[in-house]
Amino acid sequence: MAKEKNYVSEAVMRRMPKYYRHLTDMEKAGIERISSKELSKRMGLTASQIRQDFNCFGGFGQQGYGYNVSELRQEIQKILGLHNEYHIIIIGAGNLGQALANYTGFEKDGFFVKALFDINPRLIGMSIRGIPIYDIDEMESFISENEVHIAAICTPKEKAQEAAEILIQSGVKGIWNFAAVDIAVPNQAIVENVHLSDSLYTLSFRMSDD
Amino acid sequence: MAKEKNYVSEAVMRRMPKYYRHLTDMEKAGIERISSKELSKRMGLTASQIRQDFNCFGGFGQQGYGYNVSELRQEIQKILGLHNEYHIIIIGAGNLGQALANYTGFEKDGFFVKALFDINPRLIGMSIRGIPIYDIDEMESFISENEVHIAAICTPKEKAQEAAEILIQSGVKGIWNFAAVDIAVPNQAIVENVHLSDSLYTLSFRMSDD
DNA sequence: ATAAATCTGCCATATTATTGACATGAGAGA
DNA sequence: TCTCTCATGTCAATAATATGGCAGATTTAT
Repeated sequence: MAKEKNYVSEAVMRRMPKYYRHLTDMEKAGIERISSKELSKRMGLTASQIRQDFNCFGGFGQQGYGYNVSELRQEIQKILGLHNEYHIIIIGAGNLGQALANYTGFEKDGFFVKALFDINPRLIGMSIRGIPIYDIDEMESFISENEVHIAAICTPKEKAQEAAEILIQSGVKGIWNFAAVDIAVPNQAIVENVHLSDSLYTLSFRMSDD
Repeated sequence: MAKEKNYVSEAVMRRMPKYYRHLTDMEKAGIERISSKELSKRMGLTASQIRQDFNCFGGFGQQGYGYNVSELRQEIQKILGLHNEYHIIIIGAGNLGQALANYTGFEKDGFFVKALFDINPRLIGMSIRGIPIYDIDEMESFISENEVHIAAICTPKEKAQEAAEILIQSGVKGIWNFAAVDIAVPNQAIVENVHLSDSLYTLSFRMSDD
């Protein structure tokens, strides 16, 4: 039923995770069906937009009925690629790196942290939830010997670009960047930035904006 | 020179922190002036867009010269409200809450963490970098006795909405939400979401999208 | 069984954002 | 001083995104 995925606009893509999140919650709450109108109230979007968003991937709904929650959730799960299993390594075992490694919430969606890497000799050899912290020098060989899909960069910003280059050269396709810099990468790789400072600045802006 | 700030589009607002970040880096690197063209190369935007963005706030540049880096940085700093000092409390002293408390990088922009709150008796009474962890029951009285501008919600998602309501009722204006839910708040309050799962899903989507 | 109400998928329209073009003014060099 | 070059601010054109409306399919009520 679903059309071949060709082009999906940036705007639509950014909303898909949100749909997935809400649908997962609804399914857990035992809700079986939902109309675009109800969903729009719940999510603060227009019903029209929701219908159009889903239509990028082919129609999942039924006239007069609406959408089946768990079916729709499954479709979006597939669209997001969450039916796959991803292996993650974390570069930088500082505050943030450790917090990510400790967090188990992503495992239900198939994301598993396999190792951390750091330069600090006091951290190397330790482990978090059984996940080992290795010397950063071992990163390349680890990647070549283990399947690594995603690397989370949690280094100071000065080291982030260099780390990314090594990672991509070693064959890692996805970079989840937490360092406060915009990383430049070749086309085959994909960077998703989480700029905490940007979001804090935005908050500040909106708080002072009136 | 700068026009009165009236309406700034979402899109422009989201780019401002990025400008600030790059300008700060440039200033630190000793760069004195920059043209929109050069900046566009550096940031991956078009020169036209950059000029138009800055013009939302009044012209900061000079024909034939370009923009003075440190002057422009200062203007954007003011626009973002980063000339103020903000007091932050963190709700939930788990992995992420602790990581935020340990991170000192926001202090240079005037953001100071004053306290953490948790329900876990093993954490209550401890401190992080000298920042105390209190019982969540003391949150309201703490807010009334201390000036608190921003609360970072780092609780499990089930508790996030409730926490937000208490916070806003107590007079906190800004919510920096790290829980994986969309928090509903009255108009006077401002919520900035950091949905790590959304960003990871987006990465997954783009990695499987070809 | 039939009528009324519901709700999707799609298309046409409206709104918003980005890009391109250019007149004008400042700086640099001779 | 004069001319050439550079680069802004602004406006118009284009592109992207969101909204509104409706035909037709499906469910629900009678």
